[in-house]
Amino acid sequence: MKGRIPIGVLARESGVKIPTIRYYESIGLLPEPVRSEGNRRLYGEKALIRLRFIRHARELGFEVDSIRELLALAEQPQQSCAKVDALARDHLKAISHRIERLSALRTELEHMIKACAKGRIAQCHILDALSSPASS
Amino acid sequence: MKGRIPIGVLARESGVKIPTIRYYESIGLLPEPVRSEGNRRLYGEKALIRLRFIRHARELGFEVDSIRELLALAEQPQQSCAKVDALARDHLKAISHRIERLSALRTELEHMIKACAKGRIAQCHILDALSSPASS
DNA sequence: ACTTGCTCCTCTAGTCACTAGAGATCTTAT
DNA sequence: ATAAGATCTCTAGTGACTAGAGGAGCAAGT
Repeated sequence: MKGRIPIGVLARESGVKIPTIRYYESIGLLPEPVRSEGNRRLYGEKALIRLRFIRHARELGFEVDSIRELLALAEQPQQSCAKVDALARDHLKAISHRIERLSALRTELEHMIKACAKGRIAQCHILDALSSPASS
Repeated sequence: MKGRIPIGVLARESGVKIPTIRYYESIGLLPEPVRSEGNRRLYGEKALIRLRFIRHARELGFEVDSIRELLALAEQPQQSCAKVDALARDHLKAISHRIERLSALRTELEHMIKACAKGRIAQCHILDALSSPASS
């Protein structure tokens, strides 16, 4: 584990843009790395793992604060898993719900396309596909 | 279709906050409603349907511009079939891709929860679970 | 009619999570 | 030694809200 990775490589390897990496550092989500003689950031493998985790978690819909919590918990392996589990379950539920509604929308779009193929404009129900009351 | 719904009721029924409704109006996502004698906004059922759709679509991660297009699709007055078809196909593709990615991420979360069920965070491999390379 | 209290008005400014640009400095390759 | 490219800091802009100030409208009780 040598700590020689410059920010550009880290960005490429992690899929997180350079300014975003610096932004994550500024909000304390990523620890400040060591600097070279010429003041450049130099990262190690750990930062790469962490960044990839952050990126995936963001894509999962975790907010930065949740990610902070997960990272903190991940660094204290002696603790109980209950908190992480609860967090993960919450997001799993939300994501499943999202998939359901997206599927409904997809169905409507497929209907429209099918109708078009037959030369007529479909009665459009895409609004209905997502217009159930506010309960959420 | 009576047009007597004040903004507060609309907010409650749609699950969209009052300032957000006004914001949507300001960016042209929601049409300007009629006003009362005293300059208050008064909405009809159509606005409610539209707002609910917008809310769901936002929750699903659609950007405002995409929503604008979807709404235009829904209201396709007498557009050519080809245009509607193309738009619908574009969105269908985007939505399918989204569903795929969400499903993959759901799987990851399920793994995380399963790992957690068996013990400590040390065995959760949270970081590993979400740290695959940047394929995107 | 008056007051209390709620809703609504506009407008400005703040938030979150980035993202882009300017201008300077460092590093590497020739 | 020099040119090309990567990186530095700093400021400002973006999208999509969100909160607050200060004021006007309206419904109900006295």
